[in-house]
Amino acid sequence: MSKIRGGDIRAAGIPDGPAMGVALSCIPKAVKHLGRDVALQRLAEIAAAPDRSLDDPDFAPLAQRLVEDAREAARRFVERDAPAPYVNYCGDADPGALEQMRNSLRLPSATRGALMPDAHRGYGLPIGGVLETEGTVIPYAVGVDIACRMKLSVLDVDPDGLDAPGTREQLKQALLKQTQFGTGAKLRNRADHEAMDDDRWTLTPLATRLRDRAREQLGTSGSGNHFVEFGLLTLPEADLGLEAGRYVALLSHSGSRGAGAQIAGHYSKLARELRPELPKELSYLSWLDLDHDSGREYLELMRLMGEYASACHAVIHERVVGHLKAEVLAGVENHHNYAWTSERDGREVVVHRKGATPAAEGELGVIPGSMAAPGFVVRGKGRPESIDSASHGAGRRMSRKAATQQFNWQMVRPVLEERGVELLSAGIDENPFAYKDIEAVMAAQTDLVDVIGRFDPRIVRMADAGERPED
DNA sequence: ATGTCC
Repeated sequence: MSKIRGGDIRAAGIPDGPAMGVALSCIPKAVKHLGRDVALQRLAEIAAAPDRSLDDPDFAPLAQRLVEDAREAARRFVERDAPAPYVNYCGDADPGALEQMRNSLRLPSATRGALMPDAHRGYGLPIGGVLETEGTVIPYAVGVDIACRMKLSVLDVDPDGLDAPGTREQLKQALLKQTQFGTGAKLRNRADHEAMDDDRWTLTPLATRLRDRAREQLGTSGSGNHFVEFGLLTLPEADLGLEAGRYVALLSHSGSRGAGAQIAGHYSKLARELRPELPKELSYLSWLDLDHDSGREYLELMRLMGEYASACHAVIHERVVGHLKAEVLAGVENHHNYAWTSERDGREVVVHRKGATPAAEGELGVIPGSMAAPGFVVRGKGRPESIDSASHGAGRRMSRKAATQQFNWQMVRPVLEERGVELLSAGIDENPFAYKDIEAVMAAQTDLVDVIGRFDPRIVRMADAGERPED
């Protein structure tokens, strides 16, 4: 009796690829159990109708694999007759951002989209892009910094202290001593947080590997447009459980650090590998199916990164506020790079917001301006056309490269002085001229959010990019 | 965004 070889399995109708490996691993036991000829006959039956053999004592793993592969193949990209609809809230959107938004709506699983007023070009979906899909999640529609988010804490510090040398020095020292910036930043004296005990850190080998570095980076801010700053919060009317008035507030902007970047990179690469047939302009919009391990894993790890990024902000605020021995009177926080899931008519709906603030009716959020322009505390109006969303900031007016070429600190310093902003450190590519006019962006979204407070930055720390504001 | 290609 000759052995069953790859050629026999292929002849039985099992395609080359992962299913072949699964078949080979089932063969020895099956031959022992059924004999060579019957085993081969069963292989042919399973290849023809795998869904009837999902509980087969010998070939269940193969049958399951074939069913999954068939489902996967059925979902291959097919150009649809017309793209899904979207609403554009960005009057001055660059052509690149519009093209990316339109491309995302060509995906088979896309149901609708919205482009926020601060939109600009990104990878895959534009920054400021909102995309709703059914049954899929798109790593590049969440973004590279998974769960990048805002956190505002209102403090019981006298607002006049922002202009009093003594208090001002204390605030400055709190930022200098209790925050850490830079791509590889680790906290000097390590923090801990219950987010580090989450079971999902062992969900995959990748997550398991990332846990230690994530622990070291807990409570750090990273680089780019991330910041920790003190400013003056003005509430024209009582809200957030506070009286109308002026307050000192701490505002931070950062995400899930190296861990999130690795997870984003891993799953966007995997998604692209799974969709080799996509036209190249859609490659960075490759999706993962939610009824496959890949999509489920990505969602779980994205949510873990949400908890982790939230924990980073919590540690930052705890340390800075603790340094001042101050009390937190109120707070607002929100993700702006994230995918939110819900159920609709029995189908799993995913709203991706990539640089967009969730703005369901009554939902609070923070929309920052720039180091020298105000940010706003907002309450969502829940406009369906915007998919319950708003902008996540002013949006870049120019690329980092262009900003570095066009500006130096001599040009920027007068604006900082005029606005009463003390900048501890930052890269010149983050200067206020590199951003759109936040007032214009807010004016473009009066339908989407109510402004309940204004935050004027006064002491700002960002990642040092080598050059200094004094230079 | 990230020690910036596992």
